[in-house]
Amino acid sequence: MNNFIIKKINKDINNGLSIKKIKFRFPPEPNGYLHIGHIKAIYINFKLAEIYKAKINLRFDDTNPYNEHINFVKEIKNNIKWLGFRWSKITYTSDYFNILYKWAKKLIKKKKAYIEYNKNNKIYNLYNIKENLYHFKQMKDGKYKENSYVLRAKIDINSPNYHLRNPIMYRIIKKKHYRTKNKWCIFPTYDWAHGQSDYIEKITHSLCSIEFQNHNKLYNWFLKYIYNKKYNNILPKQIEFSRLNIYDTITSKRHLNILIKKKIIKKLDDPRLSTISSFKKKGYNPKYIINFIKNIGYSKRYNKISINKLELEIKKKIIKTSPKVMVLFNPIKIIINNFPKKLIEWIYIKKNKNFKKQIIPFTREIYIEKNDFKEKYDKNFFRLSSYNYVRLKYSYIIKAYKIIKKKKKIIKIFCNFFKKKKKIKSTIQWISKKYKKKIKILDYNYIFFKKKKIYNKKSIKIIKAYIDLTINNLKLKKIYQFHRIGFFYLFKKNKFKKIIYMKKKY
RNA sequence: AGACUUGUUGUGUAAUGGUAGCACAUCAGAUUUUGGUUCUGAUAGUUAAGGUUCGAAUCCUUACAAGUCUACCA
Repeated sequence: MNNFIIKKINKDINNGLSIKKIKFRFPPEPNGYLHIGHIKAIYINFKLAEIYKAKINLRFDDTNPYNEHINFVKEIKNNIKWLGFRWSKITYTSDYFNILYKWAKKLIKKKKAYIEYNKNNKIYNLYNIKENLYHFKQMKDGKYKENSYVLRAKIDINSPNYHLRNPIMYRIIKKKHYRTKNKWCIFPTYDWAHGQSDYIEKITHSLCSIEFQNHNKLYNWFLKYIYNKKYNNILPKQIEFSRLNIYDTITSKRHLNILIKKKIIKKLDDPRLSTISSFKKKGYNPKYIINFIKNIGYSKRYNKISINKLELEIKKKIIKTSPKVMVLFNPIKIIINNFPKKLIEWIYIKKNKNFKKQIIPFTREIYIEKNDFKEKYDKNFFRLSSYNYVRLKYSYIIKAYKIIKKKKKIIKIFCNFFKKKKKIKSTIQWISKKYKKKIKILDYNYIFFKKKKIYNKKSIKIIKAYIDLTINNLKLKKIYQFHRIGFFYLFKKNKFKKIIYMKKKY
């Protein structure tokens, strides 16, 4: 790994920062599920901790009781473990409410913070230290209503950077916090809490995504006034990297929550989403996701990536490990005329990944996939027709000679089989008529918003399909390769979830 | 509109001021009982203009483009 973040850290080391003091943190707010964008942040933080043999805190940034919940804390912990990362310590911003309150009073005394209040829709500021301290205490003690009083930092009301225009440090929220319960009714804002929490935890490099770059000056401004050499002599640095954007995929908690609110999806582990929980449920291996993140790298440039890249990554790996079975989505009947009527020929398949005892029956009447037959001559079509020889997987070569139609629809095709024939361009899957079994496949696409915030409605469907007799030997929670179709995860008896289709359609 | 940040083949990402490389995609060929996989090869790039320098993707200036912010969210 080589990127601008490592260079910055190495530069700090060259300038005298002890390697032993380097420390990182990953700070999600427990207000939703982590998605693929978060994996980018998780990977860089945990990987850097590994490289520098540094500590890394998992910090729950819980400064707004409105959307936060203990269940999200649990899910986030599970997600990070599932990805294969281990934190040094779990911390909560809410554990620092006391010290943040103390530091806020310090800022008031330094005339760097003041109370703003709203009376009869007019806004007033207080500049007297004693008055400020008094009202700040009243705010804390629950004497005022929400939206009536706030504590602001006194920086520069005319700054061209909006974040420096006397930003809010505390607001009143009269809602039960999942950890501090009703103890606090004033809550620090992100800007006031974040850098200070980094300083408390002795974080040296605070990595975040690019949208916080405008906060960088404010981050440093606060630290300047709370800095205490005896408490901690190293100031943390905020480093921003570009966020991950993926075509036709939702990568923002806000949009995910809209889907829940509008009842478009029921849960945040819906297979159409790119949350870590959905990846887990779909049978993805976390290694492949990490590999994808590794490959896209880190920079400050705006980037937009195709989700295809993740899927190709997965395909190349699982093709080596997933056993093959034959499945038909749209079967069409084939009668092999020169094959004995009552004969059942049992085919033993010896080598098929980790599959044991794979035996399939071949009979006179079989089914193949509808798209694998073409009535008219086409020089670019290599599968079954009256003009082509085609091989049935694990079995004989066949060629069509008669097509039976009913109301212009093909209902069956008569073929002859051949035992030996040289160059065959294509091999197709099939299932014996008497031995086909029904399965259901959950097929889906990533859900995304089109223009005007309309989502793609046809993002999920159930396909009824047929599988050969090997279904009896399949193991739950494993990925199988449907011959020439794609890769599917067996999540319940006779029920599969799509992982990825073979790419080319022909 | 302003402030901040960023501009490297189609996409993503490298290159102490010193040979512009890598991965994926695309195209071609080989292998193949999956039109898949694998293997080999090819195509293609420093946003523009000026400056500093023996030498600039890298430093400076200007223009242009993109992204972020302008919440009592994080």
